[in-house]
Amino acid sequence: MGTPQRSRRRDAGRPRGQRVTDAVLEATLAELATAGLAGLSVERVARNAEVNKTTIYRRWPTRAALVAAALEGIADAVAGHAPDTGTLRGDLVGLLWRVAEFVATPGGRAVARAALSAQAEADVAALAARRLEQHTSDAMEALVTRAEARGEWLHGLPGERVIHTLVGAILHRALLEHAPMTRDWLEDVVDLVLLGVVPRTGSTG
Amino acid sequence: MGTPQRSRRRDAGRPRGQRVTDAVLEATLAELATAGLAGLSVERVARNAEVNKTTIYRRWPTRAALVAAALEGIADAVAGHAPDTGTLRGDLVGLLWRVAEFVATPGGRAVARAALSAQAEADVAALAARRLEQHTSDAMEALVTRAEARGEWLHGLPGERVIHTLVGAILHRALLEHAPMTRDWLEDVVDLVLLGVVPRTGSTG
Amino acid sequence: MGTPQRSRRRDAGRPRGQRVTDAVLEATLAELATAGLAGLSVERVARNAEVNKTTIYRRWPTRAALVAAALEGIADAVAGHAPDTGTLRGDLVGLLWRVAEFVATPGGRAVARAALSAQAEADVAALAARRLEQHTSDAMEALVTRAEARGEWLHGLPGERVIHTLVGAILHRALLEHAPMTRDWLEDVVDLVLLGVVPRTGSTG
Amino acid sequence: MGTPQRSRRRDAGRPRGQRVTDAVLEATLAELATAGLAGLSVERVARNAEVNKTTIYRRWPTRAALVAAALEGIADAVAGHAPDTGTLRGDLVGLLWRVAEFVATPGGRAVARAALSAQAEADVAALAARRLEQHTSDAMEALVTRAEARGEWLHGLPGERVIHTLVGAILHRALLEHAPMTRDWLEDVVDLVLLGVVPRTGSTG
DNA sequence: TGATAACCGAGACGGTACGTCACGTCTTTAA
DNA sequence: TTAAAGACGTGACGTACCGTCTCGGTTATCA
Repeated sequence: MGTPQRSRRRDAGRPRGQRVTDAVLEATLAELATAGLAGLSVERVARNAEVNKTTIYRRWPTRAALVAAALEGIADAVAGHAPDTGTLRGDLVGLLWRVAEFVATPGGRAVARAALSAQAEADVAALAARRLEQHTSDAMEALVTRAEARGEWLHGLPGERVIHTLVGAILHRALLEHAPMTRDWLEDVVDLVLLGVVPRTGSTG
Repeated sequence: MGTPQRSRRRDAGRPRGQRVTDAVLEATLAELATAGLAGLSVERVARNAEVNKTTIYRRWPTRAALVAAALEGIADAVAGHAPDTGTLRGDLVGLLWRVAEFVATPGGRAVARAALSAQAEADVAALAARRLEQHTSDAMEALVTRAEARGEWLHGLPGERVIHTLVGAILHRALLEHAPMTRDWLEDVVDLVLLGVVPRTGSTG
Repeated sequence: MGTPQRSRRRDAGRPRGQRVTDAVLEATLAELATAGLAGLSVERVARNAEVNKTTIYRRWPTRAALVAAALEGIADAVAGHAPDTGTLRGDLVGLLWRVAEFVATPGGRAVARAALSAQAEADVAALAARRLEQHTSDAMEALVTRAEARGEWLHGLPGERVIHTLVGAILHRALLEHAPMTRDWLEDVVDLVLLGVVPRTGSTG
Repeated sequence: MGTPQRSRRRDAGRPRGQRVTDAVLEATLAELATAGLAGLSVERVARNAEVNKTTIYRRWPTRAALVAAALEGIADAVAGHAPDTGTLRGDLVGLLWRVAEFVATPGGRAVARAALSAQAEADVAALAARRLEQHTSDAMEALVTRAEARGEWLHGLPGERVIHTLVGAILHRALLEHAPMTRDWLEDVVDLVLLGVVPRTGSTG
């Protein structure tokens, strides 16, 4: 009783303002879309967010942390479980369309680029990208199970390989070809991977 | 006329040393592999090449030009026409294996990243990447023609779509999964795209 | 009157703790001796005193106020009336020795420096220094009266001029020469000012 | 012959502009007079001199170096040998008047303050002050020799002690009393030290 | 025995300045 | 003309204090 508690209360002190968080993360996303991951300057973010540079450093100690936080919310946009459409094709298109749409937005492109240029493991925005990857994998698992039950899935074929190939195709289109992301294109690619290049002798003429 | 000519001779003055070119481009590649495209500092390149900063700027006015020049030679490594193996599968694996091997090298990874993170069109190393793309497309054309003749190619299927999908898969593996680039994996992916996900009822058991 | 008084009670509420005052002023003195007046950081004082920065600002609104408070006590050390030794020389040495000793301590040096570098009138520790000055002047007055009675004081010579000259000599030694402050040195200087540079023809050979 | 010289030529490269030197040192002096040694901000100096902060740091690596350079020229103002006036009194007044005038100027005050608050030996502007001290000592030596020849100098009395005492008096007046520096006052102090406090029995009645 | 009021610790926040690094341009000497 | 060397303006880096501002919890005194 005589000794004062002196315990570090977590909730002590002036609480962090929401305004700062919002303004900074928004400005960060804008910067990412404009100047890219490289070329993102904390100083400029601070200016645009009308927030002090020191304040940013207080909350997000490294540039990586800042970018990760900014992409956090964005990445959640893709989440949300893919519905069962009754066919493998429908399921795949449904799942991938979200990804495709996401990558087509400036923010999404930023995430993708950040992830792809991430130098070291677990760096920068790779975390946000990894979360996206995780979600996609989960959705894929259910999808494969259903497809196998319907006999639409080649026995032993890993779902990962399929989804990685398709996501790769999307990235190629978005970041290399700079071509528009249409539903038609996506369905064509899905068809390609589902049915293959080599003609099916028994089925189509 | 007693006065000397004073014509603008192109070859007048001290000639550009080869030593400088070599040292600079080598140092640039080293930097690319070490620090990545972002994080490449001309100042450091100059120091490592034991060449003056100003000299670099004289020859390659922008960072993009420097990087492009450094990657120039590298990209040619992938070139060289793909031989006719007699099967579509063999042709495709042969063509893609070069790409896969290339992307697996530090220099190749640098090209890939540079291309993917290229902000504006025709920037940075996108040029080098585009050349790679061009070469691949040419090779692909011949390949498709042969395959069609053998009935191995689905009528009307664009070769581009196939190659883009497969290159996308390679990039995904190299830059996102950080997984090793094995021949086995490549063949599996080629098989996937050739035969498709959905089992062939009539043919294989 | 049914309504309660609602008078502002001055003495209500939790009283200011002595612990804080002591710890802060002590830490301030330590800082002054270590880092000097410039270079004194409230933040560091707070850390060393294990007291919150805000608490310091609440009590001493400006840095000047803090320093002044810290030096308050110290300056009193010099006070205490100088005894009558029977000779002008003895009186002067007695009076100045306190000053000399004081200036030789870290705290005293801090006061002196603070006073000398005081930018504006009545700033920083100038107050503390002024108090010291005041005390010295008072002591001097009595001393001069006694000396005049004994015929030891040149008629019309202001005591101030003498004491200022001697204190100046002390400061010069302490702050510029960084030489040790010995009793012998002090007596020599007093002798100098008492007897002068020019030899006395009639008296000593 | 085959190996290039690669010697570091001192004179190579763009020479340092005079404009920068002048503007910076002038602005530094202004800052010193305004804000004092503490409170001198390189950033502000750069702004006022319309010169870049980095440029300042390139030339004067530390704040101390900058201040020292700025005071360099100023300190020379006091230099110049003191003429032989024929009397000890005249010589002393002549020598000290320069010092007094110097300390009375804003720049001189800055030097004095800087020297007095110099924390460590050989720091900041202590160098400039030391040069001043050196000059004064030299001048003093000649003065004492002459005075001794005329029988005006107490045998065995160190010139240093006299000059330090008188300079101490000047500093006291300039920095503590904030009193004006008049010729009359200076002569009175010199008289005090020359003739002493104790009346001369033989001479005055 | 509560209400009331001040004290105090904790931390957020907008500022200013720090000293360093790299940028790309410019100016000068030597080869 | 090329090359080496370096000056210079510019912009950003990440850190340290400044002084002000909310908070929440404590500790006295007074009704």
